[in-house]
Amino acid sequence: MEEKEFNLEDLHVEKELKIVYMGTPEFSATVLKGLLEKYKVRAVITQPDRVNGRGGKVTYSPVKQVALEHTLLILQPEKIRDITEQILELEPDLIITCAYGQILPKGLLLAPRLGCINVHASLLPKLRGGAPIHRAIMNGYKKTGITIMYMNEKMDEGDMISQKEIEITETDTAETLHDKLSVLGRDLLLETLPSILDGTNPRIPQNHEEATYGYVIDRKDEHINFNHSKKQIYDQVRGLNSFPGAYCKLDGDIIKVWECYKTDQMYPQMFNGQITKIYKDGIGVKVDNGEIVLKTIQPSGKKRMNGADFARGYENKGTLIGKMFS
RNA sequence: CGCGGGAUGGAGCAGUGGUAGCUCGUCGGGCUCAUAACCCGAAGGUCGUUGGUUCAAGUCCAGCUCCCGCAA
Repeated sequence: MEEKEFNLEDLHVEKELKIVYMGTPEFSATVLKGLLEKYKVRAVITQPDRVNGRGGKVTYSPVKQVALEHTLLILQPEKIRDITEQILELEPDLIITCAYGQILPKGLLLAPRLGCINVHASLLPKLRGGAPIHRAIMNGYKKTGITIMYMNEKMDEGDMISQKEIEITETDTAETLHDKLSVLGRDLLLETLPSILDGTNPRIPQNHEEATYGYVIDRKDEHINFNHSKKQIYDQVRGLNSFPGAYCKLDGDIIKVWECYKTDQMYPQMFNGQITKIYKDGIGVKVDNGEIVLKTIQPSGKKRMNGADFARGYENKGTLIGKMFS
């Protein structure tokens, strides 16, 4: 009777699964590419095009570029709420978000038959928030990973579906870790999706007491404090490479630090932040428990250069040794 | 027209209108048990591009191209 009609409709829907994907940066673009190899995506939602002030150029988000290559429907609202109706009209069976940058309103969370899931780049409940990759390194973690989870109206607090770990090596940077995690995220999503589609997936609540946060990086997080330990500084520098970069100041000018390394040299007579010596490949700086050598640096307005090269050019003005970074 | 810095041998920089220089690197030679140390020597630049001012422009003026920091 009527029910039979419904079942047929449902079967039809199963075949023509309607997925709406939301994401913005490179990480998310990699995941989307993987998804598109096996599934059709009904619409892609990404942040609006931003004007790059310096050149006046408009840049498309990496996710938008992938969507364009696949000629998918693209929506770029300032606020996701503004197009809630429009999304509902697409009748999505499943909404997948991955580093989209906005929290979904309740009306959307409840709409899809299969729910709203998120691909998050940490081992939840650790590092909820917008910068889990950078923060994992900056916090000195030895491992991190990917979590696929249901979304709720709070930031990364929903029930978990699947999780996969990855080791953080001593030499990982935000960039290398990002690349590994984006591949892991893509693969885990593809592994997990079948169970979500047939409803056999687990649903594991997070232990909220163990939650930590990895908030979006702001300017203060980028400033190197030479009163910190050499490991903290080393982790900060690599955790911010290759974007947005850590920095310190010399003579009031901003100098970005892209690469550094640690030594055990002690300079009891010097202050933290004072330049100890010029190495063949960098500039030594005193910290409490040793020395940090600034290897690849970038004065503002200049290109990246080796610390020793910077010192060489500085010789026209005088010696760097004894000067203070702030 | 968002704010700002920059373009000089392979690298990083200096250079007040009058012979283009410094520290490195490179190549050759020397000294060393040895060296990333030291000594001697050499190569390598149409000073981003176009035009203008001038007896004379890396330097002053204007346009253009490219690179970068901040802010978004």
